[in-house]
Amino acid sequence: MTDSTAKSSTSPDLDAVTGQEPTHENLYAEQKSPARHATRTPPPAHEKPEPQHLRDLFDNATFEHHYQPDSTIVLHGDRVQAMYLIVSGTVRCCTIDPEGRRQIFRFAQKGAVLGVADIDKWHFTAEAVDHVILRSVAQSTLRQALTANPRLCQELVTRICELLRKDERQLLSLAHNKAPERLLQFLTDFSAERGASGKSHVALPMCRRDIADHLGLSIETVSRAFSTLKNSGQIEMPTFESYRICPPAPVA
Amino acid sequence: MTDSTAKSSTSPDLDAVTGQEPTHENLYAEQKSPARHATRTPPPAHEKPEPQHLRDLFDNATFEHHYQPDSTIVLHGDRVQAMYLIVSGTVRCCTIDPEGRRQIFRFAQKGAVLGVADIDKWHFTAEAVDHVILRSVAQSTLRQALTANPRLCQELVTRICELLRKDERQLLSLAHNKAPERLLQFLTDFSAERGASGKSHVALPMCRRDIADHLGLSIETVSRAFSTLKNSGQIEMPTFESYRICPPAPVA
DNA sequence: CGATCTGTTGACAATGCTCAACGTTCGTGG
DNA sequence: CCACGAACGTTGAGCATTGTCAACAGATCG
Repeated sequence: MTDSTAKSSTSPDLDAVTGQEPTHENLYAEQKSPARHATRTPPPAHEKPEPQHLRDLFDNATFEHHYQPDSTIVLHGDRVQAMYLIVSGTVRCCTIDPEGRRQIFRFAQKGAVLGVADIDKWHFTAEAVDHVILRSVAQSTLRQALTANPRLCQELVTRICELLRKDERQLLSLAHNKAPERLLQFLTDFSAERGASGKSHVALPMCRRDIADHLGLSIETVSRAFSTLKNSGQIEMPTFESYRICPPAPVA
Repeated sequence: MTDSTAKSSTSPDLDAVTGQEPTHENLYAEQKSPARHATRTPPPAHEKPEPQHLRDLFDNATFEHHYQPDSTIVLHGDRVQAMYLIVSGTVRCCTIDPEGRRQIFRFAQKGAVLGVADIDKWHFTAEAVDHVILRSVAQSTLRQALTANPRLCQELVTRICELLRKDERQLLSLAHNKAPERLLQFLTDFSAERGASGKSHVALPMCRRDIADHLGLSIETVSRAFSTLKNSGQIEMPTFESYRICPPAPVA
């Protein structure tokens, strides 16, 4: 049923980052580290600042993995060998149910981490929507860092909880909202996650099929929902793969 | 809209949990259920074996909280002051969305823990479905135990991940299944969680409204779905508040 | 006994899915 | 260079499922 079965690109996993061990301690420092996601800074192998955030672990990544559109990043059921940071691109996290229907739990974008809630085996399949660049940290490295630093453990919990919140928000949307409302919420969330200013137009990397499988709708209904939102002036679409949310529209 | 706004009973939170004196009372003898195994075994305050599991923390609980049907246990948005173990009864975890519609994320039963994924504030409202008995552990105690014992932290992560899996399973159900299928899956899961043998009949403590708000359906549709399942021989219902899942039914 | 609450069932309308047709874009091959 | 087919998005028509409104039955309670 599902069309996107393309697989290719480098399949990393273990090789990449069997980095050395960042040891111990839980000295408290600053709260929010700046260092968002930079252009790869070669890690100085000798100096090892204690990682205070999950993100810091990726600073030791020796290189970046590239994925072509529609290629598989991790496969549902496979052993977890690493955790991934999305440097750029969009990833869809999905499963196929017994009847062959696909459910996309979420689209993960730049800055998101794959594998925070996957203990032993991946509980979803991750595929590249567009061109995706990842950095990875070996599972063993991660475990060491976690036991050494309770703060990291806490951040992990926080991140998983955020996933939970998102899922429950999605649950609410599926349970109560009509197609156009679901779509609008999705578009709003998507642009928010991407840090869009609301001024400029946001690119929609995924196809209608992907959106449909995310919102639990058919592609036709998604298409109609787009039309509804456009006609009612809630969104603006220069092309079918870019959009902008229009201000709340002063209703009566 | 939502009718179940009843709030009453002992609302513990700070006082109770902080270990000292249970100020207000929780006597309140019989309501429905004759307190399954509510007899508290007095914890030997002096000896404290290192807790290896989250459950162990509750062994030190000095008493048990009782809740009448439809009473509020914790309120969405309130500060988290404790974590709760369900000793008996069924709890519904829900939120009310801006439009006033209620979504029940899950029904928690005996052995479940409330508050594993709520860091600072409760992100849902918990209400007693039937007579509920809880044990609690103060947030501060929990934090101490967590920092002292990485195993506990890991168990916490595992439990949150289980929640995530359940939510995603629910997501899948809402996105792809028709009413009767959703209901059947719910009934199956519910009896499984309760450890039902499959032989005997399972009591349905919650009303149709609750089930509807859990499955994202109207009460009428839930009622019709029950009829469908009964007529097709997939379930058996001696009364409208007890059921039994019938074997897979040998199809062609 | 009447009032109320819950669950069930029916009739009708609204929403969304399926099937189908059509336009556009893109890549391939004549 | 153009024709063709494939893939994708859009739109329409008919049908299935579900929500809404309404009536009714049984249980509980005063």
